[in-house]
Amino acid sequence: MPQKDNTKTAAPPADRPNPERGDERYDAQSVETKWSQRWQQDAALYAAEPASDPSQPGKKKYYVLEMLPYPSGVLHMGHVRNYSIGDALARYMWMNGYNVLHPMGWDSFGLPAENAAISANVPPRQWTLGNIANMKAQMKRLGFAYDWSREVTTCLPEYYRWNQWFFLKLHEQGMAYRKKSKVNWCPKCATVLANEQVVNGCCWRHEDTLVEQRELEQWFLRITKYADELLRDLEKLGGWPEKVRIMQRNWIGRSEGTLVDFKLDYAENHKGFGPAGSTITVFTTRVDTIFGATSVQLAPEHPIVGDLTAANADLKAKVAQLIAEQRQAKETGDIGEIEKHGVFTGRYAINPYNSEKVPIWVANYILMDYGTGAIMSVPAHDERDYEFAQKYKLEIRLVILPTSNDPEETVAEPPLPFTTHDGMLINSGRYNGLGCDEAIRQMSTYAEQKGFGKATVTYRLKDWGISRQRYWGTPIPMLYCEKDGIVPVPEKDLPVILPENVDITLTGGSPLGRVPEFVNATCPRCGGPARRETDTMDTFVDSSWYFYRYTDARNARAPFDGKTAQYWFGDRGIDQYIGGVEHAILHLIYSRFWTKFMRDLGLITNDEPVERLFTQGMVIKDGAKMSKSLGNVVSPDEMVARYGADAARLYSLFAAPPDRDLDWQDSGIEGIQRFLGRVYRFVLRNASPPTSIETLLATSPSPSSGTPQVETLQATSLPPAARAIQRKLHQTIKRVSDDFQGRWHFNTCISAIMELVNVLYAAEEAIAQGAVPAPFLADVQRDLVLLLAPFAPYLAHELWGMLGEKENLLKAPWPKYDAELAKEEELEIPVQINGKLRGRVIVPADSTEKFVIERALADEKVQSAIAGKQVVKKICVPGKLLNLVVK
RNA sequence: GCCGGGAUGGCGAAAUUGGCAGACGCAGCGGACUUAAAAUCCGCAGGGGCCAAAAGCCCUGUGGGGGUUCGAUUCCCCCUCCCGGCACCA
Repeated sequence: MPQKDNTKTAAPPADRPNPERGDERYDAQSVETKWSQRWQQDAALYAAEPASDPSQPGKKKYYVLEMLPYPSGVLHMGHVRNYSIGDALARYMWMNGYNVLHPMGWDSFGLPAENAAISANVPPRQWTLGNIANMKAQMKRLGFAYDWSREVTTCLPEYYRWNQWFFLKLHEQGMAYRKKSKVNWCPKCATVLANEQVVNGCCWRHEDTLVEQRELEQWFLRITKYADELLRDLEKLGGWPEKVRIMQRNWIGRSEGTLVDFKLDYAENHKGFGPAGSTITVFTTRVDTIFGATSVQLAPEHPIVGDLTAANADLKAKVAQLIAEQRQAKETGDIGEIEKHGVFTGRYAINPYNSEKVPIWVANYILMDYGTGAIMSVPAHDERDYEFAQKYKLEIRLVILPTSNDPEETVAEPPLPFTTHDGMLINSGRYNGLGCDEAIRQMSTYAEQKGFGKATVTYRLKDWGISRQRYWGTPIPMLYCEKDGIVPVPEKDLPVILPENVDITLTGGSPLGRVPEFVNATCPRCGGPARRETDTMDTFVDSSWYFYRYTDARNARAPFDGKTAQYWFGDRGIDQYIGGVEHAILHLIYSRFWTKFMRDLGLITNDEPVERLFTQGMVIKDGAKMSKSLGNVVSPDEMVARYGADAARLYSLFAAPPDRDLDWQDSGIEGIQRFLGRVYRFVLRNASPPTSIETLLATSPSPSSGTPQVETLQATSLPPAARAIQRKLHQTIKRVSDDFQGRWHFNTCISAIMELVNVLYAAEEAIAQGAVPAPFLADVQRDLVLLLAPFAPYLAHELWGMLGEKENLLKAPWPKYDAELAKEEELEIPVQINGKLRGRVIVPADSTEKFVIERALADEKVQSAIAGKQVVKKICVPGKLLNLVVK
């Protein structure tokens, strides 16, 4: 069917673009705003179907989630990249017939709102909600397909009341408790600082003021109860990047070892020790080296140090010095680099294995918050102990010799310190001759039998301190009654509303403490006066469970409905979670913990929140992370205004594989804009003319009977120009589909689509001559639009309409790959002589090895390359290459 | 120090299982269209050499050095540099 009249028509007016000449520009702005408005009118467009929709029994669910943003004011390119990945996946899954949940929300409590309140004098709530409105508009302009009916805003009472509810449950279960702990304290602000507010050991607002450590009563969540499960279940997370699993494993820091009690030596030290202070328990992973222990080392803050130094003012001063040093080093992050030193207390302890008397020291390299805060020092077999012993001329006693595989070889003394486990005990009494690991087992058992120690496991992971002396957060629902002590707020009284109009510019303690209406309450037990907790929760609480709320976001009676959550989470959690690797530890460990707690509470049945995790790379410019101070920030708004949302999104996917850092180049996005224009112009020129009476009569009456005809046409007798397009089309379908299933290298998906478009352009002359059947060409264009739809939705929707399609693009099925149609009929086989390319032969794709070799040997270039030599070996890789080895 | 990741043209990158290194795009160059420019379309293009030029041919090339292999960007060993995380963790 001749689809286009090629005879010259009257030239269009000069002021109108001429599509025949190819200068019709794609006006991304007007097309995108048109569709954006249309999508907003149809709010249900991207809504997931209900969890139990009887009309869709066989439909599989898919939960794709991007990490929710902090509403800082405007989106940055990292957001655009993150959401472009998730949105492409969501659209792809829709087109593959899944019931897709793709929600968005706001992690909207936190410090920047308070900073803004102080510097710009805007109430945090107003500032935050304003930012949300702005960023939501940006997201809509970018065309991300979120189900806004499930929007979650963590700073609103309808959300944070459930934080409070969970806190009560945690408290009920003994999982939330109060204890004294050290916090960062700025003496100038007279308030506590979050860790994030400590910059190089100084206050963020007073850069010359060192932050102090103060002891305060704080609320903690007992995450360590799950330490072992959090570690073990990492094995289940095969869909997570190995890197993240390793980071979590290190963070949890499980370490098997032995506790050993060293009794103080009373014979010489009899001054005033009670039973409580009569032993020092050390933790060691190498109890096999204990016969080489030549001192006991205490952390300067170890409780027993006070007793040991009580009688000696000079010693006390030295210890105080050590404490100060250690604290400062810790604050500035230099711990690990400070020079080791310590002081001898003048006291001794008894090694229970050999009853030997060893000196007790206090040293700055011993940390109070790991193990027991006390170690046995074995200089011969530990690097730090060795360094320390050399400095203070302590005895270095070798108790492990390296084992050799060769029994004949005489075992030489190893270079010190010798720290590996591949050894055999010497100078260790009855344990001589044992291997290290066996010795550890036997010696731990012995300690347990004799009652002076036992095998144990310690973790680096600490309980989660969630108290923040801040205003803009979830109030902790607790009361302090003089008579009844700590009393939880009854469930029926939730939410404890965060008051507004609180002056947070004043310094000194929690801002809520200065609001009498908030602080003064009634004890629910005795009815007497009570004081409210004035600290708020760490904002990581909000993000620990928000993705469950999306499944049932408007529920006013519970955080979410268990059955609904069960539908979306299944046994294995969110199908795909996408975000920055900077959350690899904190957010992702807290939410794993929260899931396990909710499971034990009976709310859900899955053990893990996230089945597959993807961490995208950073967006950088000129080799550095985008930042205001470097002046290399690229604003999404500006990109959208200049090139359009599709171009910005497509470029963020095209410039690099999504897991790698992306180096933003403005010239690169221009290329993408050109490509989109190329696609647009092709369809503009080649879409079948708008359906007229004539064409309706000419084509088959019903679309359902039309499709098979087209397929028959394709499979049998396409002319060569069309066949070339068909082949490229199916190769492209495969490349794009495979990547969605597998490695997500969308950059190469997009280049594949570009190649397809290049092939179409190359065929335009043939098309103009009618050498490509119109129904086939229409199909190709449909498929091209579908392939583009996950990446450039605006253009795809526009073209879909231009192709005469009325149905929602996302309901159209994803193009089907047909291996037969993708096959090449002829192949160009490179011919190597001794591994060097010397010629090429063109052969039918199904040629036998023999035939390829024959043709190669007949090739002129090959002949001249092997002239006078003997072919000793022929290596033929079918369809790939031929290598002739000659001598 | 330990654990990850990386290094390929002028630039962003590709090569999915050991098989033509540089797909796709940017910048560049040449041509067509235009009075001109923009836009658009077509083409060239790793580096070096032989040659007046072109065609053609040769050499060389994936951070550096070695190895395995008919064949290595890809696998193995050693080294350098860059990025990220953790770090007196006993």
